[in-house]
Amino acid sequence: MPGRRRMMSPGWGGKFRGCGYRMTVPRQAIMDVLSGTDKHLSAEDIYMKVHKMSPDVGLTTVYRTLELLTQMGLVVKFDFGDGRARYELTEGPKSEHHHHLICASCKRIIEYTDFIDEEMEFLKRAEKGLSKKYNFDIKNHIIQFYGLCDKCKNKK
Amino acid sequence: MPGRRRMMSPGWGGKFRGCGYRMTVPRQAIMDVLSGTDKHLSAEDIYMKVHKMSPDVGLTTVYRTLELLTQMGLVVKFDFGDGRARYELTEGPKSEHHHHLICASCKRIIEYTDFIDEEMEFLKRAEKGLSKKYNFDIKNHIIQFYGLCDKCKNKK
DNA sequence: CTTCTTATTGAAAATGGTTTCCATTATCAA
DNA sequence: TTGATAATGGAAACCATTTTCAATAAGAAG
Repeated sequence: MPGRRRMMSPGWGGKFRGCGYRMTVPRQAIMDVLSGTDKHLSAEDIYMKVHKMSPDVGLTTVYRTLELLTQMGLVVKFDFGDGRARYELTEGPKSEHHHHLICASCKRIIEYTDFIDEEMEFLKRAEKGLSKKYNFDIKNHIIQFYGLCDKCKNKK
Repeated sequence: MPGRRRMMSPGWGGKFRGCGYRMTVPRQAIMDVLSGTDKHLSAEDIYMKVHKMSPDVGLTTVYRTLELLTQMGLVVKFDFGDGRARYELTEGPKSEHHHHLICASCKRIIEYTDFIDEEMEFLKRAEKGLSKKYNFDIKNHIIQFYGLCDKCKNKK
């Protein structure tokens, strides 16, 4: 096959290199895990999943890579109040746009995808306006509702 | 002045007692600090301010009280990604409804109060719908935009 | 006002997610 | 292939937050 020079993963390598970073085995593995799930995973979750395919990747690297991805805007970091952060790929093919309801008492988390249309409309305008006014390059957003879930509000 | 029996602070005591908790000196001091600022404070910030008036209140109690207040829905707990949580009274007279822009690179935080009207409209509908659908008693919400601030987006 | 139950507190120690250090390794431009 | 240096992993350090526990104080009852 002449003329075909390593047309590998059209994937993430370019994204990394485009930002001045290198593509490495650990980073590829982490991207694979992130794009292979539709759940919000903790660093440890990701570490364990990565470990199955690439046992040499360390937890430290997972943390470093997640921080990098967050800065690049490819990943969103969530805090649900249980002491460990969760991470989600922004543009996952599987990941439907969603947000979270968090029970302030038992910390239960409900993912919802409702009202996204109305939300989109509001967000579009807000993002446009805010990025202009504050000269901010907005890449992601988080919306979280706090309250009491059905179980917690009916007890005590 | 007969007939007047200690008509003290019409304040927070009732709120606490109404939830089955006691009103104490530390709790009163913490409420005073929270209602006396319009900034988002860390636990340590609050501890130090409380300490000026009530030197006996310990940091542990500050944490405990903040957790309590968060569960009661009187306080919102924020995570701006710098490793320490911030707390804000929900219904402060001073506190204008606002949200935050967070620079994913330098962690700078911009508070904005724009687009609140449109937001309110969206939130009103979302909260009503979500609380019904998921049988959730929604007390607060958080909206955060992540991206790069003007300084960070123009450098490497 | 005194008593009693028990929620609350403070200090110190423990916890545990996340970061830092640093010597070694691997990426990729030349 | 080579070389500059970005990236890595393991151990140790960090440090905000939580837990433990004996002492204290709130508030209902008498």
